[in-house]
Amino acid sequence: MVNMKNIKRRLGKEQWAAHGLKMLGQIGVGSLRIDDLCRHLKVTKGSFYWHFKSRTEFLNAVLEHWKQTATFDIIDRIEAKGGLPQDKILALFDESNSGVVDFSAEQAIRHWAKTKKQAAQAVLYIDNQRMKFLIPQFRALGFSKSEAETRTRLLYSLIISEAIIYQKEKPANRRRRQRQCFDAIVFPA
Amino acid sequence: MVNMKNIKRRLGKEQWAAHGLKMLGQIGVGSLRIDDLCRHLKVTKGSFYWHFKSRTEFLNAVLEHWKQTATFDIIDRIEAKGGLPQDKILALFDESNSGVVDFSAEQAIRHWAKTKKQAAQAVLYIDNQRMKFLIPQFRALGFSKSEAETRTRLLYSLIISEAIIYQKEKPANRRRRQRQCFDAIVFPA
DNA sequence: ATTTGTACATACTATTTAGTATGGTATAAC
DNA sequence: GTTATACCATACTAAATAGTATGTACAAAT
Repeated sequence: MVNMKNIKRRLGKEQWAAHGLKMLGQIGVGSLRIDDLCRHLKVTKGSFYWHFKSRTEFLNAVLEHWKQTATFDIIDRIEAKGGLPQDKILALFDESNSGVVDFSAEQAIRHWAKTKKQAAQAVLYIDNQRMKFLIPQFRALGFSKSEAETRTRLLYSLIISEAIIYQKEKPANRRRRQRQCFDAIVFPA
Repeated sequence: MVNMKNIKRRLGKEQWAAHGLKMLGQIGVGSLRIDDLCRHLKVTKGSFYWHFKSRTEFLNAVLEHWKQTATFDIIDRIEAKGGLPQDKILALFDESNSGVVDFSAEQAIRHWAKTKKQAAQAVLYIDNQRMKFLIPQFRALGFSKSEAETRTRLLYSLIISEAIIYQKEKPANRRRRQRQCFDAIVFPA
């Protein structure tokens, strides 16, 4: 008889990092304990220290995983899809909000950046990458260089805030409110 | 002979909470250790556990201190000063940025809110209080109810983001950029 | 001056946690 | 099937940390 429960899926660095990022968003880097991770992944520290030589090395891997999944992958998807500038802007806005990508780590990582130099550099770099993607879209919509930078900043602030300001709205209301903010930035009267 | 160094200033709950809030903004609630606090305040745990019966009780005091200093006190100052609506809005914007009040804790507390119910309630309440202050200012500027809410949200997102998005700008550039964003929200073309 | 209550120090315990040492098990190559 | 390697378990150590028990210093009131 084939016992499904005996099919143990073994872990790789990738899965460790992904799960680390997920927990990071839930509890923060200061409270991210190795034992907890192991418990969630149903393994022991023997596994952890096989893949990573220290907690610090693991956290660096988590940081890299965040850079890839929360920025590079997203931009790649949007560019591959194509469309009008406003569509791309809206797509980025949506991705940050539709649960496809875990934006809950944004908060934790930005806080982490206050004490960890590598995290600070990563955040600075990622913010620049995202804005470098947005600015040309606004320029293509006819805004001047200065105006495009200002509206990029407004939109980016909105996106970051949506991931940080706690809400008790129903999803429908939330989307409607977001859309109004989006319009005010992208299509000023 | 009078020895200045023997003049020991004894601490009260207030000072403990204030210092706790300061450290909270620097390292986060998960890493806020009692021993570290004592070291910074040049006392020992005997003092800490005199004022607070547990770490949790202390953190609650820190939360209350944040609510008072980062919202109520600010709004009181602005209302006492008076002025036009746009002046009040700008004043709030400035307070959050001029180092008078420690906004570095914003990030830490919002992250804290993800795991601690009391922190989540406090953040929700404070966000509402701040927006309740802002919305009437926009209404006084002639915006419709819906428009006022949208622009309040945009401005508030901007303020929160400024406290969270790491910057490497010179203060002069920063102020100029902020002013452009402010104008785009408050005085749409 | 004695008392009283506030504020703090010192020394301890129990628990948690990062990291290590070592042995075991699954899986693919040969 | 034997072997090599990747992956994981178990059992430990050392350090950090929340909390306690108890004694002490100082200030104000009586």
